[in-house]
Amino acid sequence: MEQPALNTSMMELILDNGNMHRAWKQVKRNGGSPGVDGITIDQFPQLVRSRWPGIRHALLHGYYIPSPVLRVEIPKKSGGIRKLGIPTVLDRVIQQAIAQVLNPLFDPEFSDSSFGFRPGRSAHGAIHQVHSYVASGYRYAVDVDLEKFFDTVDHDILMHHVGRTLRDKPVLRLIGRYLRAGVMDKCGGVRVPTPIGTPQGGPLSPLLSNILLHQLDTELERRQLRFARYADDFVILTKSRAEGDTILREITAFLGKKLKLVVNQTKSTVAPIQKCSFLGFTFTAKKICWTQRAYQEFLRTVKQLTRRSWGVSMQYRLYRLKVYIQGWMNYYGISQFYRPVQSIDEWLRRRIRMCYWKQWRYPRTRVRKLLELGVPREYAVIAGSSSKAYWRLSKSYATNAGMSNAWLAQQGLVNIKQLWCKAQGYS
DNA sequence: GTCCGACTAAC
RNA sequence: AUUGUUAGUCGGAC
Ligand SMILES: Nc1ncnc2c1ncn2[C@H]1C[C@H](O)[C@@H](COP(=O)(O)OP(=O)(O)OP(=O)(O)O)O1
Ligand SMILES: [Mg+2]
Repeated sequence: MEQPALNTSMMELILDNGNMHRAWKQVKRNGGSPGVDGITIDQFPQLVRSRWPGIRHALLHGYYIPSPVLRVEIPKKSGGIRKLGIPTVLDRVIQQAIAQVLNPLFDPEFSDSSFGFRPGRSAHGAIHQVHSYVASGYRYAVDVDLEKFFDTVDHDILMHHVGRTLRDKPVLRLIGRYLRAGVMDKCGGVRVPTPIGTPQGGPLSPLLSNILLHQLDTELERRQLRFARYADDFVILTKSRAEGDTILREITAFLGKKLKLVVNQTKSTVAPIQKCSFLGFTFTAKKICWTQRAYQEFLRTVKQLTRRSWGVSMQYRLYRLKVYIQGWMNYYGISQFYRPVQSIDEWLRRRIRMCYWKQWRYPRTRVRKLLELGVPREYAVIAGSSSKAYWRLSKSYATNAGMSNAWLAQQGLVNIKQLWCKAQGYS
């Protein structure tokens, strides 16, 4: 069949060998688990090679039917459960290929105040924008979160807005089929239809969610409001509580009526910025601060990593502790406020010492255990002799793991009381 | 700048 | 077991 020379279809761009290869690389590097067909990433290249020409033909001629997504429930960080919808490895590759073509098409249209799921944009960007509004005198925050966001996306409304900039009918039809692919339980084995929602786990879902909530962004911009949005979580800055209350009421109505989305009444608030919590941070008039909640979670996992009953070597334990602190600080390090209650540095050192305390109390058996774990003999012996010697041991391990005083300082984990005094204007 | 791996965070 | 997008840090091959 001869195509008109000048315009190649969108579907051909998606199925382009280079694009498909890039999509497969991405799915492979994610290392995710299989969907309903049970085909793993390792098995996929072999199994798909013979079937690919047929699948490609089906996609080009509009008769490809995606597999339903696998329902897996995982705990949310905030408590409660998250219902994932895991597509087949094949469908993840195809959706990824679609997303790679559609992202550059839609992204330029999106709002400057939209920060979630977008290339070149981050949670930090959203935080800095909110902070700049706070600094310029907006002291009240309307914090809104949507209920079961991905699961409640209305197909018709979404497809209408997708179709306004994507004109290609075959691709639109394929996206529609992905939305209606249905879900299957692992044990049940029966397909349940999905008349609403986009799967939490589909590579295309984040982009689709942004296309839908772009309608919200334009409404907020039309009203000339100061806001930042990250996925379904957004903050609108106002100068008074009353103003915030009416905005929350009107935006709730807008979302319900125009987009058929429900705002989470319990999670959504209007409060002075010190009480608001957005992407793990809160704000004072001058500073960005990590939330109490995020900080407590940090302490909890450090406790976990330094608990005595963990059958791994000290090196590995400290390595894990180091990378965790490094990663955590990487995100939360933009906080300009350090919690005053306790020196994290001192506390950390105490936790590290705890790892060895028990070993010191039972020298004979522990020394042997230490040797088994690959600890050099001289250190193992020192560990069994005295608490003072033990200190040398833990210090040496800590420095071997890269957690020197200088490193801790670099992480912002020393002189915390001093910094706090500065923050309060006492020094 | 591309690609690979480990980890952290937000949703 | 746990999917996806995005950002970041570290290490490696060009
Ligand atoms: N781990 C994840 N994997 C895939 N998608 C996710 C993940 N976390 C969040 N999302 C997507 C799907 C969610 O609908 C959307 C908003 O997240 P979130 O507000 O935490 O949950 P939710 O809106 O589905 O339920 P809730 O009613 O508790 O707010 O972001
Ligand atoms: Mg939500």
